Amino acid sequence: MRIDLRGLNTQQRLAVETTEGPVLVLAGAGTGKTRVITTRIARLIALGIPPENILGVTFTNKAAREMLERVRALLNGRDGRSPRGRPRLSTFLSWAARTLREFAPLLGYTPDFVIYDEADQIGVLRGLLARNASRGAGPDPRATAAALSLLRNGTAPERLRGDAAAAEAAVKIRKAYEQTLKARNAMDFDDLLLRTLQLFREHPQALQSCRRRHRYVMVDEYQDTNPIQFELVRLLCEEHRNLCVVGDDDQSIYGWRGAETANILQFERSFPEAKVIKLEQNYRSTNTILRAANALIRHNAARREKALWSSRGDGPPIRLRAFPNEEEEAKAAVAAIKSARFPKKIPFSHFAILYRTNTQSRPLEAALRRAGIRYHVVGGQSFFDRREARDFLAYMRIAVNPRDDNALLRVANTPARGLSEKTMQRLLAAAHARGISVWEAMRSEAVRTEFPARARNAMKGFVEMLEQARAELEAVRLNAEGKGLAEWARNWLERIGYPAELRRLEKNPEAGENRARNLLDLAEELDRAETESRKPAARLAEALSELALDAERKEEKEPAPDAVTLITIHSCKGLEFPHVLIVGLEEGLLPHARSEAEGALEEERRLFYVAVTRAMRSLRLSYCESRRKHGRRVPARPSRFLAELPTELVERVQAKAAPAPPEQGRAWIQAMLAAAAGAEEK
DNA sequence: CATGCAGCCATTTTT
DNA sequence: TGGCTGCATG
Repeated sequence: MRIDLRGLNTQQRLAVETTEGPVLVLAGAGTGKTRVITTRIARLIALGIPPENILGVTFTNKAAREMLERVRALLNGRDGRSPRGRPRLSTFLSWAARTLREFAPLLGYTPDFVIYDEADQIGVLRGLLARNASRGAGPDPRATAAALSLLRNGTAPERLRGDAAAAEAAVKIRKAYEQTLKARNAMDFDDLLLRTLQLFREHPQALQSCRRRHRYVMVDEYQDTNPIQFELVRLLCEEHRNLCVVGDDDQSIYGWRGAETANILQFERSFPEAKVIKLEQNYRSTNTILRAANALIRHNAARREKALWSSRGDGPPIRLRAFPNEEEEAKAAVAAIKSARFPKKIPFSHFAILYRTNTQSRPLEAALRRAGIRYHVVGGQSFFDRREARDFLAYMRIAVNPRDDNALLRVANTPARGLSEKTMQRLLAAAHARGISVWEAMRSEAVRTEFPARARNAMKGFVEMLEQARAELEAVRLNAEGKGLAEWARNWLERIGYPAELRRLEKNPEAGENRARNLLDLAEELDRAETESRKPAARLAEALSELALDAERKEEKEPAPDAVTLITIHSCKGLEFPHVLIVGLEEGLLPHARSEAEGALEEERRLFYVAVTRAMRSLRLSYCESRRKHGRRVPARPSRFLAELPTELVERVQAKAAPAPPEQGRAWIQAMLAAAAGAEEK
């Protein structure tokens, strides 16, 4: 079996064919990076490497799924013989979670540990801050969580930027936080990586086993890895040295999460024999777009020189417009999409509107809805921020582990069962005093006697309810396909009246139904998990971790047939669209006001660079002269980055424009100016 | 003890 | 703008 390499350029082919030893691929935007990675994996398999010995680390689960599909297609395209195993393609977090499930006991966890997402993490921090700090306005838990994360990932305390009170609090409660999670058999996202590193360092046999398993390792979006991730990869590949990393320092936009562009330099230090391959031929964009992107990014001092070029011709100029406010901006974006669409029959899915912050999607959504155009919003608050989703997960988690205080407190009185807020607070205090979990406190005779009869009864009822559910979970008999958890979960929740509670809480009956349906969908997800375990509780734990690490999966399931994409710049990395509109190019937004204080101006520029290089054929930029902030309308100024684009590539349009081709000339523009002035005065 | 309302506050980006 | 907290009421 052979893989066809004829469609690749010289550099790409070199990257694909260099299968042994360390390789660093510097892949500019749109240079066929994914193609290189997938072809490389397919070729390794074609050469006889067992697929399960290949590990590909991606940035998102979605990317992992897509790559697996493409590898499959490459292999099937040859002789129809599908290989026996399949390569392991996953994010760092999923890979770490899987590794840890196998070796958890070595670190003092049980294999059914739960994964805490950011909301859980903040819940724990709230509790600790409330007990620790002096009363009144303590440090912001969210800022503390961010500081704590940086701290745990190796940032020195004095290098923590931003909220000083939060940084201080993070240093202070770090230990208590780590102990709390450990006591609950829980790991947060940082733990997944840190504990895996600990495993590799302290348990050589575990490391050896992983090295044997992952004989060929590839890392995508390498510029966004943090030092811990790099160290994990280094340890994994230290012996066999078959490591290929692919990245672009110009697209590093996760510095705030601890990502280090320096890892690219570090790579050559740790693997001095590494081959470095540069991909500079762009297959995505017109030269107009690339020239603008090149000019922009050249303003950054810390970077490796690259120059993207393409053979796709110049295409139309970049269009830049100013609007009085974000409503007008949104209206014009919609108008631009409509007018471009009809004469040329361009589908809506060829358009994407990019913005810096999630809240910016609102006016755009409103305008699109009014125009009756389908759209889908990528990113934003995740499915698991919804009440019913969090409640569902909390119920599932206490079924696995009732000592999970956060989860237990969340649903103890949902639906109401006589465990009031006050009762739970008293229980929590009693638990802390004795160094036990709330669950254990509820079952403790000594604690119970401190409470009035009513509360005691309520506790008894809750304990019985949960114990019954856990007994039923143990008794679940998984069928041949490993299904059965969904039914158990549905029965349980139905019995305790949770779906009814959802319907009741919602004024609008339709919304209530929606939530109830979401709940059922979630229960179904439990049976879809790809896990090996046959024991119901273990399987549930694994399914929960898949859900926790892959929040976007649910959303993708409903494929929007032909819709405009609304997306933050951060989440558009790796994507491309024929027609891109970037809105809100204003000082304070891009670059974001907070980034400047943190000395992250270059990262903001990279952000803009990433946005620009998503565009294949046309690019429209816009900004507003005023914008609503905290409910107040404030004046806005155009982003400084706009001045860094070569003027000859940009066509500046002064007024808001309605659908009409520009070649209708000056008179038309005058008319529009008048119309815009009129609209403004309303 | 649950519900409803009024005022308050916050807003960067995410696996 | 809206989501959430805290307080007063039924």
